[in-house]
Amino acid sequence: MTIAPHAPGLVFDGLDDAVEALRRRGLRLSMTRQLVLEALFAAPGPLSAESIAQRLRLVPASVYRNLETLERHGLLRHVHLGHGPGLYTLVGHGEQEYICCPGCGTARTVRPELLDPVRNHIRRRFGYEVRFTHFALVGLCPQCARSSAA
Amino acid sequence: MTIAPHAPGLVFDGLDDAVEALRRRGLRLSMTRQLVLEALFAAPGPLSAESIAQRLRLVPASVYRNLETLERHGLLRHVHLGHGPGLYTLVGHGEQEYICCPGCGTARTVRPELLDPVRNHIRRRFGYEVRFTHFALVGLCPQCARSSAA
DNA sequence: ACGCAAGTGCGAGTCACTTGCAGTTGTGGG
DNA sequence: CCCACAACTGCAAGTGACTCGCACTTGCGT
Repeated sequence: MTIAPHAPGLVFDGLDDAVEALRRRGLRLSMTRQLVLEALFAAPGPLSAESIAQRLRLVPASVYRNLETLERHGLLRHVHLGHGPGLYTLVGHGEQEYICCPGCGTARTVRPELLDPVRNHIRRRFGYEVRFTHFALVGLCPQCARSSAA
Repeated sequence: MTIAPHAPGLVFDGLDDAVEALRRRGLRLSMTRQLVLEALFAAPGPLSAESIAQRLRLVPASVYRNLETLERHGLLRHVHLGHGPGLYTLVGHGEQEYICCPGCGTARTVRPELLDPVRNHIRRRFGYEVRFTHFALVGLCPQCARSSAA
């Protein structure tokens, strides 16, 4: 599992579009592949490989391999919210970035456009096109910041 | 290894100060502890537990335990630049934040004050006190951004 | 200089993948 | 429609980065 460079922005309205894109890239739509895609599409948030394997009764190896190819082809990406397994989401399906609090261990989602000013600042200052879709932002949440200041 | 909440800002000019702080907190200065601290102090950048263990001929378990206690007491912290082991540094000894490029796999350091505008924006907008000392910033560097746009 | 909790090495265990391999199955070509 | 075969699968073993249990050792307050 490597850090995927930002893939050319595929955007899917539904699973059908993803399957279309997949076919065009010469990948097969095996039964497990389809199930993995459906699980990801149906999930309310990002899923770990292990949880997908368990829920679909597949061997983890196969799920990892699927996630890897699908990510390599730009259909998925994975995020790290802290220590613990990577969590996968379809790209273009309810995109989110994340802020995690090391104090209480909670994570909140942020709509990407709300971080555009941050991205612009970093682009101007350092020339980098940053995203918080691979590593979450880490910082004390308001409550934890208050109690640690006390 | 958990994500340390931002520790009360201990600042060390040299190792002696760190040892002082350590003693005040009721921790012993065992031989291995001292060696680990010296290695970290002498290093030009953050070190992995494994590399410290190897260079000092210590068992990894002992190094991990030391790093953990030292981090829990706010003398160290660790950063993740990508996949791969956590990298440890003394806090207050040449503080840096990091930007990593997923395209070419390189990382550059950033002086923390240069990211203050970003921190201020996020504090105002979301109330979080973010740091890029646990997870690096991830984004395409100027060269990789150019070549991926082509 | 002694007692004993903190710390140590060693070995085994865990978690999150990753790889090798032999068998199975989508898919384009006939 | 069927066949060839590369893509894909399950299973099992391997790897990297820690984490833990245990018996032995050692820093340090008294």
